[in-house]
Amino acid sequence: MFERMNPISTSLQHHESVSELDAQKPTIRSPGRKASITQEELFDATLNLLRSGRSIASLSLREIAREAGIAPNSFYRHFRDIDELAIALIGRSGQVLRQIIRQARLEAQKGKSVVQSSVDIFVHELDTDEGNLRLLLREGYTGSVSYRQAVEQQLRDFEQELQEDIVRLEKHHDNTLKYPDLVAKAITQLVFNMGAKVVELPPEERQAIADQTVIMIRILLIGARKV
Amino acid sequence: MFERMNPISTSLQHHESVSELDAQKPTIRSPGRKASITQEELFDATLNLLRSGRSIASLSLREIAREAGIAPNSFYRHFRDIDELAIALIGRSGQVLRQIIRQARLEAQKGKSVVQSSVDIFVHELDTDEGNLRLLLREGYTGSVSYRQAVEQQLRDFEQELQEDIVRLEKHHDNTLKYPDLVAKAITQLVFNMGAKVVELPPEERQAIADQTVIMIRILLIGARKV
DNA sequence: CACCTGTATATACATATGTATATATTTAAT
DNA sequence: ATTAAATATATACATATGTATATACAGGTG
Repeated sequence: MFERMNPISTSLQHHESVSELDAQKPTIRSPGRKASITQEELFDATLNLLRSGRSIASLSLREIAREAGIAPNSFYRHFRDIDELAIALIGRSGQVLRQIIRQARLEAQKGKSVVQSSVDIFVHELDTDEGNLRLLLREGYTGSVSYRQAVEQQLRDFEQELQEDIVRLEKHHDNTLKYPDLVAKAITQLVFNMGAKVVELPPEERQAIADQTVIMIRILLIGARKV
Repeated sequence: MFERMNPISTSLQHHESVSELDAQKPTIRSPGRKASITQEELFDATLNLLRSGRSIASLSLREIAREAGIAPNSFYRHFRDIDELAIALIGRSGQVLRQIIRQARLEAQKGKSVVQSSVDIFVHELDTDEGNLRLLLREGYTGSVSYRQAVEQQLRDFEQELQEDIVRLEKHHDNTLKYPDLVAKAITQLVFNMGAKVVELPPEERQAIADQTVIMIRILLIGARKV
């Protein structure tokens, strides 16, 4: 009845069972009619609502259903809970963001430094972001225990990829870096914090914040070489 | 009726009109009876509810009143809104935290470095923290526009004090530090992120995270000297 | 075709919420 | 003690919510 806010969720942690961005399963259910609404549409509706600056905890099932254009009860055909939807959505958002960063790395080798261009692309992608970053940031601090665990998992994945990247790059320039794990962790925190600030800002003010973050990261890297 | 989630609040930014921690004004109202419930009790009730991991957006007026042991309507004698309460609370929390850090600096000069002992005390204070840090962290990313502005103001104040500290310390050791503003900003972000993680953790796991943060800060400082 | 089955909707109910209004209670000044 | 003001509560209402139950719909199978 009113248990939406209960941190102890029943939804059991099926995090990342899908193999990264295959996402929407073909929805094979032999008999019966094809669902006229898909999980993806529910995701979109939810992200839509979150875009105006609200947290998942403040969304109601009826509201999401309304936004998605379905009857409240239809929600249950897809998720047991808002909690269940939220956790699935967090997983999806993490995948999307890592995909963005991978793209950033690929496009990095033209003029600008890797750091510079990664941050730039990250910021640029926020324009087209449907709220994924916001979701990760918000629910990492706000949500129920299970939300937070889900977000932490995504951040760990992000850190992991970043660390491998840093180590490879430094080796390539014949530098050695102490505490690569901590450096990756710190950079992740700084970048996500920046992202959080930047999504709420008008595009013309974004670059300034991004540049600040680039400098912070540079300072970190220099420090980690000399420490 | 249902407008709690509307980001555009009417409450108009009276941030920090009080002179830092004088807080409970003597409540001078000539005739009539003394309030049998104080704002402070409403603050406490709210922090109590937030302690279990929820965001302000998920609290209802009736819930806060229930927790405080008053009738729902009595709430209005103290605040127009939950928004108004929240913003006042955010201001108070910022003050409390800066107070903690000042205390930390005073007790710093025994053995351990300033960084080390500041972080340690910060972490230690989280035990007795009534949810102030959590509030600042959560609502900095979650809340309405006005919450976020209120939180940002608190973080700016924090950064400011930190920057002055850093500059003074470095001068004292005959170092020069570039980008002191960015360093202060980065440290603030790292420390608050750590705080957020640590409050949700059992005390025995806290020290490890705190130590990591100390190293991150050291790396930053070293980098900022050499950059 | 009819039939079954999975899905979407409609209706309904108990319970929650914000708040308007009326009433009671407490205190300070007279 | 009387009074008046400030505060607290009680009651009530319109509206929100989650969800149980019943019903209508669509599309593949026989």
